[in-house]
Amino acid sequence: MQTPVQPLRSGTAMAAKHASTQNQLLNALSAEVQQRLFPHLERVEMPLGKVLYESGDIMRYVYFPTDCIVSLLYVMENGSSAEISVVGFDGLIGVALFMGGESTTSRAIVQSAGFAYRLLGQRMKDEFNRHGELLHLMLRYSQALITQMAQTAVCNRHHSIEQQLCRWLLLSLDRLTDNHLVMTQELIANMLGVRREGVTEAAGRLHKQGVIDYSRGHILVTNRPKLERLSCECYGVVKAETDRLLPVNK
Amino acid sequence: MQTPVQPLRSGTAMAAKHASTQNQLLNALSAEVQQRLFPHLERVEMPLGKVLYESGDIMRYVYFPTDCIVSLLYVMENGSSAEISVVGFDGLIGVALFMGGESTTSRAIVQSAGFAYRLLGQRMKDEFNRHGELLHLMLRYSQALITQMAQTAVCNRHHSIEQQLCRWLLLSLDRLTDNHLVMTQELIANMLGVRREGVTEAAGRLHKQGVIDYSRGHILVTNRPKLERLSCECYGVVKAETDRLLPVNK
DNA sequence: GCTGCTATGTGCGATAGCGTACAGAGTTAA
DNA sequence: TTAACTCTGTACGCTATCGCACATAGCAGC
Repeated sequence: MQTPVQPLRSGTAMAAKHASTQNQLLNALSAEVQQRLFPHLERVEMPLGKVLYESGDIMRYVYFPTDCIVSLLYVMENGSSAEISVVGFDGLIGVALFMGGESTTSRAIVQSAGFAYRLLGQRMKDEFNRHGELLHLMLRYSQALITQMAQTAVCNRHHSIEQQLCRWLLLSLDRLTDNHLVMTQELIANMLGVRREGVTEAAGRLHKQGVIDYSRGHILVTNRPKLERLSCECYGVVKAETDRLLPVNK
Repeated sequence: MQTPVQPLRSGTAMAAKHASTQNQLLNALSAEVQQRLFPHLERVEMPLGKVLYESGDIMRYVYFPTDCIVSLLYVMENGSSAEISVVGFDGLIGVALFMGGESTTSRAIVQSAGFAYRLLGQRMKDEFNRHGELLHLMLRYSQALITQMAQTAVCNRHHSIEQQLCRWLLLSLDRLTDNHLVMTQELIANMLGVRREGVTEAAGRLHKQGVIDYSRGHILVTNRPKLERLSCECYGVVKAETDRLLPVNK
């Protein structure tokens, strides 16, 4: 029924903005800070499903994704879950390390495989104490993250599964170099905190409208402008605020 | 039909922990920082419904509530709204000032009248640049705020109006000196992002179960332990994490 | 006391999403 | 080729919540 999905297509305009193995936060730092920090960065593999930290875990490292996507997921007592925010090459995992809590109530789990740079939390704090530049950047990123969480709360309250699926696809797409996602409907349902069947129906409608193709764990966005029109305002709000707080200028 | 509500009853154990006209964040600062900061604090009245800042407004001041409660509210394009978090004597309004964004996508509105201390944003930044103590405290508070937002997202996704009402009442109660709220069901509905009728029905059930009394804009919690049992896990998660991040030790 | 306003109570049909069950289609392994 | 498994499609009844309409009750001002 579905059109077969071709693996890896050419990059989009947005994705082209970043060097493919780089992280935007790291890129935004001055050469001076980069020189101090980069020797301590360690490139690590991020396989699909890997849990970077569990709720309550003491964090040792912060992770700067390059081509992977990590979800912050809250898992309820009964096992149901809800995604709180998404992080890719635009951000980092582990704000609690410099916020002072050292742990959070959520789980960080790799949603799209790839690589990241990791940095010992202590190294980051050392740099904070010596110079303010890194800290200021981290704070601006934290505010972008807060905006995303707030909008997730709003979206969960007011929008349909289809709208939320559109938002979710767009947020993921922005963090990939092409318009192809490796992701089952079951996993999307876990992220959105809804039934798998609800995602199936919404995806079916999007396919009928010529917005996406998909097949067994692969989703291809074929009409992004239409996807943006079908999404609720939440995607736009998060995107605009993130761009404002963290302009990509390097 | 409802039992008449008596105004202002004696304080609860939790409320007794803080000096009645004080803010916990300000209290937690060392005498040295307090001496530098307090001369710049200005006590201001916070009438019900006052908007401290609108979405996108450049903030000039941060506000440290003493006996008032302020909601961070997101207002959608169509006018619907959803509360993102609640701030009382345990926190401050305006984290975006030191996060670097200078504005947020949400509105800050006084939900329960009282007073607050306000501080010119620049004064706070000056103190940040000179010494780290205030900054570190603000960061811990920011993490608590993030936890509350994340839990709001989860609660919006998974829990019934009645459970959310319980959570909301508990969060408000913790920020007051007694078990009496001045608040219409209409306003609560705006905060929760649901219909007023839904709140009416949930409140009616809580009354039948002997948990609250209410009448025309007044709510009295008569059985707090039961209210906590009827609430979802979200209240407990936020409370535990806030206590962990910001222990009240002064 | 009357009038008008605001807050709350209630009913009813519509709908989105849930829980469950099961069928079919594609993929992998034997 | 066959078998086992995973992913997706579909149906059905159920429930919570919505949108709307309207009734009633408490309070404020005249």
